Amino acid sequence: MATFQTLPGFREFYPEDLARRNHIFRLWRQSAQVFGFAEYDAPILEPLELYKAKSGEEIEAQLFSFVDKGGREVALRPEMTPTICRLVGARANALKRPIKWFSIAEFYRYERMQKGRGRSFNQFNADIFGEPGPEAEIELIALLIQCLCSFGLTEQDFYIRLSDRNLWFYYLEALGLDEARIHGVLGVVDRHEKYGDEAFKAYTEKFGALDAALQGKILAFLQIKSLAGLERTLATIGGDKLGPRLADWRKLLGGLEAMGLARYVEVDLGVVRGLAYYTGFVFEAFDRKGALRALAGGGRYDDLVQKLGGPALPAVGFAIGDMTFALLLEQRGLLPAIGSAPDIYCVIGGERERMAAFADIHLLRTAGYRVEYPLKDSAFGKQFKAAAESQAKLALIYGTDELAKGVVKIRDLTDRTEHEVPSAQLVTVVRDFFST
RNA sequence: GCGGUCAUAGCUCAGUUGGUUAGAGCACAAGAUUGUGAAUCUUGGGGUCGCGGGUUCGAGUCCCGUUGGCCGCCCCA
Repeated sequence: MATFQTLPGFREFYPEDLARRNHIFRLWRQSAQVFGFAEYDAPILEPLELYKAKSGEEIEAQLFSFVDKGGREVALRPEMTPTICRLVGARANALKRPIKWFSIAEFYRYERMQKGRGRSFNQFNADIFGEPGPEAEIELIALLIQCLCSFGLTEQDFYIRLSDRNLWFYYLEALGLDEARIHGVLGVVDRHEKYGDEAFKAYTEKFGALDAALQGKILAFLQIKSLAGLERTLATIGGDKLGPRLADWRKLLGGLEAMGLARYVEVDLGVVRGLAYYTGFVFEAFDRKGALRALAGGGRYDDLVQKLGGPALPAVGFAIGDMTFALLLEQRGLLPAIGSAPDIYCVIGGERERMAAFADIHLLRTAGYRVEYPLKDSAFGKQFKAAAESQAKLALIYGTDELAKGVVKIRDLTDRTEHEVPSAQLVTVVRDFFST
């Protein structure tokens, strides 16, 4: 029957699907506004260069890209970060600090689809620009937690793993590794959770085998799960960068603790995140059961605004994807059936009665009530059934008798009581009903 | 990009060793029912059996290809 089908990985939103999506967007938006973030939006289509400049050519494989009629190489946006960096960079000197912005938008990646991942998806993005210290991380991680908790999720359902690319860098530097080798080790760390010690293979092929003692230290570092553990390990190392960095950690975790959010956050240096532009703290949210892919991810990217042609401007941000998030809510039974019930359903006897009803329907709708009525004449019994099914609170009955008496019969569909009201007082009576 | 698996009505599924005009439940619509509620009964609309080719007297069923879904890998986060 359907000759045309949706492109692979793309979704269609029938009314009940869109109601669910709107519910999610509404709570995300509410959380961001409570935190004082301002909403922005930007083009879906961007110059291909914007993404090449950021992550190198290999990301092209994942882009929906093409040449437009003007010969420009363009791409559907695969993420928001480069775009917002351009927006903020262009007006950085005029914007009041701190710059706290958020968006809810659709993104496109040409990837193999899997559970929780499609070729088009929505993300909530929140970013803070202009704040180099961990105060920005506190604010963002708090927002992330609020975005998840506003749906009824708790620390039983999800947690945030907090890590730090700087700390890794300083630590490995203090252990005597050069920059290329440090990046190699970070690659190992990224894969270690999944592959175990197999993950060292790639490093060994490139740089030769790691010294056994060194490898032991790296693995031990990976196991650290607390600030106290970090402090213990690093106290023996020294180095002039590690001390201040630990102070940042204390400030960040102390701030979250003071907000009452410490129970959501775990130190976990196994997170390094692949995206090339992260420079400091990085964090990811996961469901506790570990059944789903990451719910959200983010981190600091202090160099990106400048790399994209703006001024030097520190930045932190995170994104929540809608697909995995919706799966989690569904699994926890936290997606309420979102009704779209009318306030009032009109039961109409015939054509003359219909005209009388139309006048009231218009008045009531103007007054802000959602009013439904059958488009075609049908039996009263059927109309009452329809009224009940619609889950309206009130039925207004327009029959021959009522019309003759100049009244409307109001039926409370909840307790099945009814009474007559003079037409002229209808709006007032309805208003009284709904205001109590 | 690789591998596994699946595809019959809007949804969930049945369909015999290959055999007449492909069925059921749910949903939708009409009627019983033009003055009162989630019920019941009756009836109806809805299918290129994902698509294309092959084998056969005959294919929803067997074979090949293809498209799409799901799962895993790769990749990515």
